[in-house]
Amino acid sequence: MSVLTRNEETIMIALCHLGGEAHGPALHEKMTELTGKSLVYGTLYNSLEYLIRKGLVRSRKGDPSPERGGKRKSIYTVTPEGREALLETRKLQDRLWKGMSEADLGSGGTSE
Amino acid sequence: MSVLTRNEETIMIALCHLGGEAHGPALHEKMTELTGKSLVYGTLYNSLEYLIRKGLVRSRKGDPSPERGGKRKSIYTVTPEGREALLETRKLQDRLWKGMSEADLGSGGTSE
DNA sequence: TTATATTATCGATAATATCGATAAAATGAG
DNA sequence: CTCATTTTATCGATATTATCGATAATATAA
Repeated sequence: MSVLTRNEETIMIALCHLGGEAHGPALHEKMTELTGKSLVYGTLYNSLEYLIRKGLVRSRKGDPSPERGGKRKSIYTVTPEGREALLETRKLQDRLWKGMSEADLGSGGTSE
Repeated sequence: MSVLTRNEETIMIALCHLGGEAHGPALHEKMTELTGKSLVYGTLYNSLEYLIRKGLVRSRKGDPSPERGGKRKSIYTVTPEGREALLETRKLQDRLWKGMSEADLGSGGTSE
């Protein structure tokens, strides 16, 4: 299995926070909420493509919004492989940061 | 400031673990130890170039190994900006993973 | 001098990320 | 029905990062 890139990680986690599945705009909103930064849509859908190609996300067609109009939704779902990749990513992060103390980051850095 | 990519993160943390500075081979060894995966040298030096360009790492010339022979070392050092970027990366990770439970990763991970 | 160990760099290519623009479908207004 | 508008998704070009394999540079030992 493989470790996720930062972007992939963000997308996958946002999806998990949304119960494991969502369509583009909902995902976009959640990501913005989590990161404080609004991603361009093209980027998001592009990245989703990579994730699908790797089997970490699956997409299926859903119904359109009942409210106004709009194209049929694509619903993106985290696959078991996706969860596994997230877990592996988490493990790497833990290993990396283990033993990193304030002191390691403190000398010179923090002047907020 | 900016959030680091996964690779940048790994390099920077390895450098920190080495006391904030090291030359290529030492860094390479530490990264291998941390990640369990041996990176090709070209990749490492290439990534270091990106980091230097962004001001997160500085390089200076050191002395050659006293043991056998070898080219003069380049010593790579984490800059204050580098530490700040690491801190920011850490903060993002914390925000992302906050609230992610075993359940979020567990349902379907092993059984399905 | 030459051989060899150590370290660093180059050059090509693949994979990801980013942006701006545009297309596709669904509904409501007229 | 036809069209304008809203919502959603996709395209195409480019920049940035990552990866690999090969090669260069430099120091010491033989």
